[in-house]
Amino acid sequence: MTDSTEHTAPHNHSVCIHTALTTASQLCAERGVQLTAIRQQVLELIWANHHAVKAYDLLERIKPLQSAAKPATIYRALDFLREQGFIHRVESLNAFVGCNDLKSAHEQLLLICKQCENVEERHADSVMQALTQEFVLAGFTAHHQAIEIHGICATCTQSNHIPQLA
Amino acid sequence: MTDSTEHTAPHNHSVCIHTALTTASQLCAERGVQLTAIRQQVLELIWANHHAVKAYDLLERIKPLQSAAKPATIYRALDFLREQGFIHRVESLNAFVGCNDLKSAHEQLLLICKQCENVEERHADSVMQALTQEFVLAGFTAHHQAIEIHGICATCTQSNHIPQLA
DNA sequence: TGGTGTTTGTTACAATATAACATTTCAATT
DNA sequence: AATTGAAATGTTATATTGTAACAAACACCA
Repeated sequence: MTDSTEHTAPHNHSVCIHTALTTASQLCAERGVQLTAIRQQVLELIWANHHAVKAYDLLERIKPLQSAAKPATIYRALDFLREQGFIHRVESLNAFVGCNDLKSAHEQLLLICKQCENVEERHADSVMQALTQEFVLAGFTAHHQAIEIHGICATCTQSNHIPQLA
Repeated sequence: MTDSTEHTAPHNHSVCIHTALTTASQLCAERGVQLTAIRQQVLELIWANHHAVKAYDLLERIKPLQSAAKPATIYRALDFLREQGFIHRVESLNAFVGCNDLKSAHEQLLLICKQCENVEERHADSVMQALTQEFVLAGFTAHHQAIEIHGICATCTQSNHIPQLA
């Protein structure tokens, strides 16, 4: 499945979750870091769908599993998952989303649908190349970048044009 | 002055402030909206330098001028200035910076220096074209975009390489 | 000059995030 | 098994960022 709407179109999402968790687990083992229960649970909650999730929503959702959970519990897990590259922070939403390309260190471009709220991560090499050019022109050394586009995704655009069933 | 580091290199900043305020004033007149004292003062405070400014810093700084100022005072002014396109919100800093191209509706690319904290706005047509291409590929309709790059600006890179005077 | 929409004042609170220190866990050694 | 040292978590408190809701003041125009 490599079409242009792979993560916004209907799909078997349990595959997404499973892939994210097993890959994260492998990478942690390789790196000698611990994917503890809390960290794994937070990652799983983030992957519950393709929305960006707020920290305090995660806190509420993890409480049945971790009754002692406090804000620091969540933010620490989020820090860890970000350091490992397993999730992205969506700066313009103060929220977090699973990274769907754990193997490569691509800088991400996030397409955020206002309607269904799904966030699609894309790699857009041409955009990144143009950006690199721009950095050279500006004499700027880039360390980290956030590219967040808000709009309407392909799936929502299509469904908006399909007449409602009577 | 149109070199690649026009807003991070030393410059006569009073020109920046004056231009921003007079242009904003003109545009408000044209548009039939009010650039009230509070709004103008907030805009002026934002333009005090090329840093991104936090809302509560603005609040402290405006209090000598507006003793009744409260958070809502600042956020309302910021909302207005954003609607008019006079400032940008820097999503990754929860802060605000003056827009230096009020005439055109270009989407902005913000280069944020970690060292001097200056924010340089650039227009990078090639980046925007590549982005537009990407939207077509993804079937995505973009409404608003935040492109924020953190790193080290040209001026800081240069001064980092110049030996200190004894 | 009266009415209407805009702007501001004011109070309260919601939402997001971090600091600081105590305690526990757990794996790697002795 | 006991030791121990680093990592992870628990816990309390607080800092930071942002809104809601309603009242009062103001500006503009019929």
